[in-house]
Order: sequence, then structure tokens, then C-alpha cells
Amino acid sequence: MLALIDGNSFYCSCERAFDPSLRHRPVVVLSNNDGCAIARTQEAKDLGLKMGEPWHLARHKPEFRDVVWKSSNYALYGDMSRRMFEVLHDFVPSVEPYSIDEMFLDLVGLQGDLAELSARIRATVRRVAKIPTCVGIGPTKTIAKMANRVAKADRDGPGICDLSTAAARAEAYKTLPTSLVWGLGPAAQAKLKGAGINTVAELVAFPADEMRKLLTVTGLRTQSELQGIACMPFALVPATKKSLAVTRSFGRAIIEWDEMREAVASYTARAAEKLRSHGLVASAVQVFMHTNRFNGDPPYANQATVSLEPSADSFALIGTTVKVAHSMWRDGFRYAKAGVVFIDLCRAAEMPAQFFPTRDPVRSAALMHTLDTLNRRFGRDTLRPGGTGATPDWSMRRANVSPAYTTEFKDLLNARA
DNA sequence: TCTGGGGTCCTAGGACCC
DNA sequence: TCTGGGGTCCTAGGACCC
Repeated sequence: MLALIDGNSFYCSCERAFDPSLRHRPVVVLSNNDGCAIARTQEAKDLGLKMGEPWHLARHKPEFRDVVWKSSNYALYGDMSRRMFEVLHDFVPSVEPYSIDEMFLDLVGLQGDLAELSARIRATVRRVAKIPTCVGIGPTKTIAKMANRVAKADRDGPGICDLSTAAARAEAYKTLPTSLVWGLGPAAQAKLKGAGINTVAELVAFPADEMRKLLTVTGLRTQSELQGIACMPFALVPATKKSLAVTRSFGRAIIEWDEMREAVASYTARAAEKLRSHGLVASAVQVFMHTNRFNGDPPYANQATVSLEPSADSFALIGTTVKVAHSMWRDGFRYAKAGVVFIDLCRAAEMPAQFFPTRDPVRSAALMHTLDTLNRRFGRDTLRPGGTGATPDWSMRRANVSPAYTTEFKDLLNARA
């Protein structure tokens, strides 16, 4: 049996954990560059603020006058996620983090009533990690996920939905709409509707071969999961990443190559850091840049993918990505976004040896290790490769970001007694 | 002034091979 | 009269997720 626990309005709850003035108020956390709404408290949802709504438009609407907005602060949210994980891990040995705010728990072998256990877990996460949550229980991930959504939808309910028994499922499926099912997006919903399927009960009863024709193997898998047949294994060890990206919109349009070069170099340095932190090397990289698609600027978009000598060396990678970026740069456009995506990743330890390496692998690893150690100890960007900017004026807007309460000594809260 | 970022999986179709 | 078929690999694009 599995449970899915997930933080309510997670980013907003993280902000509230350190700022009591946000309690009971409508709060929204914005995407990078203070662009769109990506997390809303219940109070903000009740006002009609939509997920993904561009804030520069929404903020002028009178109904959102009292909404408190925050720039996103991933250092804080990532650390709060880690705290949530630790609390859960004290209760349940097997925890699989699914996203920053969701974790699957393997309940097999645990004693007692699962709903009662879930209630205790939930209360402890609230008290210790300061995050309100909902819990869904079921025999497969898809069922647990759906149960979680049911729990969330019942605003005055207990925050827990238990679909562990076949009887509970049969009863619930009769009325649950397919839109609550994980993995069936707008395209799938339209097809289901066309086939006369509206409830989860109808979805489960649909002939398997027709389901395959309608929604391919993905839909078939979802159907099996809803029938209680697990197709998505519980994974205690996270799967190795297949790609790793750093992509950003700029705070203002970039029109000079020098600025683009600096941006691409900075994104590459950051992505290379991430590679190393996962113990990975990349064998190929994709670089892209494009203009603003929304504002009527003359459009230009380009991307290129090149193979690499497998590496996680910032200097080597910057050399390549800047060259690739230069090959697609065209003067006269107003660039809004660029990005670097590493693909064909493999573990550094299993990296195929090069016959003619262009860099001494031992010296490269030593240099990168020193770079990472110093930056971990003294703060990000203490040391950075030449040609990368610390906080250049094209960097993203974060006009209302909260302090890094949990990851910077200088931002620690003061307590007075 | 102003519209996010980072992932995974699946399929169709072309290139290529024998 | 009449011009194969099957397999693999790669890529682009779609769909979905948080």
C-alpha cells in the first residue's frame, strides 16, 4: 500500500512558515522573472487568481488588490522540502520524493490503521516542518495520487482520503470525474469524452484493447493502475537523470553579443555545477536562444545540438556552448531567453576513457573540486569562471524575494524572549 | 517594462542497412 | 509483366507532470 503526501500551496506555505503576517491572507508566489502565478494560497484561489496567470496583467485587477506577491525563492523551498522528507523518513523507512512538494510513502508492513497513521504523519509535518499537507492512500501510485486530489478538494475534510480497499474504490469511482486522474491531460480528456467516458468507473470498465487505441500504452497503463495493478514501481533510489538544463528569460531584452556570451557562459557554469553535484558528465549539449513571442518583436529562434568529449568541466563546456551560441547569434534581434541543456548524461565514474583527451582529466577534476568546495563553503559565485556575470543587469527580476532563512547565516531569523 | 523552468515518455517518420 | 521487406537508430514534436 502507498500514500502520497503533498504540501498544500507548497511555495506559499514555505513563505508563511517564516512570515506570520502572511497567515490568512491571499498570497501568490511568482515564477522566475516575476512572470506568472505558480503557487496560490486558498485565499488567493478564492479570489479567482488562476494558475499561470501573468502577474503584470493580474496585479492591476481590482479583485487582486490585497494579494501579497512574492518572487520565488528556490533555495528556501528546496530546503523546506528536505525538512519535510526528514520528518517523513522518521515515520516510514521508504520515502520516494516525486517532486519538490510530493512524496510517495511505502506503507507495506506498517502496523495499525493507515488512515490513523497518516493523520499522525500529517500533524507532525505541520508541527515540525511547518507545512500543511494532504494525504492520499491507495495500492498504486495513480490511485494514491487521485486519492490525494480527492482529499485536497474536500476543503473542510480531514485532509486524508483512503482508497486502500476495493470497496472504497468501487464506491468512489462511480462519481469521480476522469479529470482527477494523474496522467490524463486536456488532450486525453477530450478523447475520453468523445468515447463517452466521464467517470473513473467508466474508464476502468472500458475494454483494454480499445483503451490502447484511444490513448496508446500510456492510457492503458493508467487504466491498469486504476484497477489496482501497479505499473509504476516504487523507487527508493532516484533514477539517473537523462538531461539537465539551465534556461532563463532575461530581465530585459539582450541586443549585444557580449551580453549573450556572458549569459550563455553563466548558464553553462551553473549547469556544469549541477552535473558535478550529481556525479555526472555530459556527452552532448543543446544551446538555444529566442526573441519574445508575445510582444510583437521580430521573431527569431534557433537551437543547435553538438556532441562533446564527455565532461563536467566548466571551462571546457563554456568553450563549447559559447562557440555554438555564437554560430546562431544574429545581430539586430531583441533576445528574450536563452538556455543550455546537457543531454546524453552518464555517471562520471563510468565515463568511457578518451584516447586523446583535450584536458588532463585528473587536473580538471581537481580544479572543479576546488571550485565547488570553495563555493559551498563561502557561498555561490565566490569563485566563478571568467566571462560569467555575478548579477548582471540582464539577469532575471526578483523584486520581492524573501530572505534565505534556512540556507544563509546572515538571513537567520532573530528570536527575542 | 511586463507572459517560468525543468523534467519524462511516447510516437511517427526519415535515413540507413542488409 | 514488372521494381521487397524488415529491422534499427535518430530526431522532432506532442503530451504530460510539477
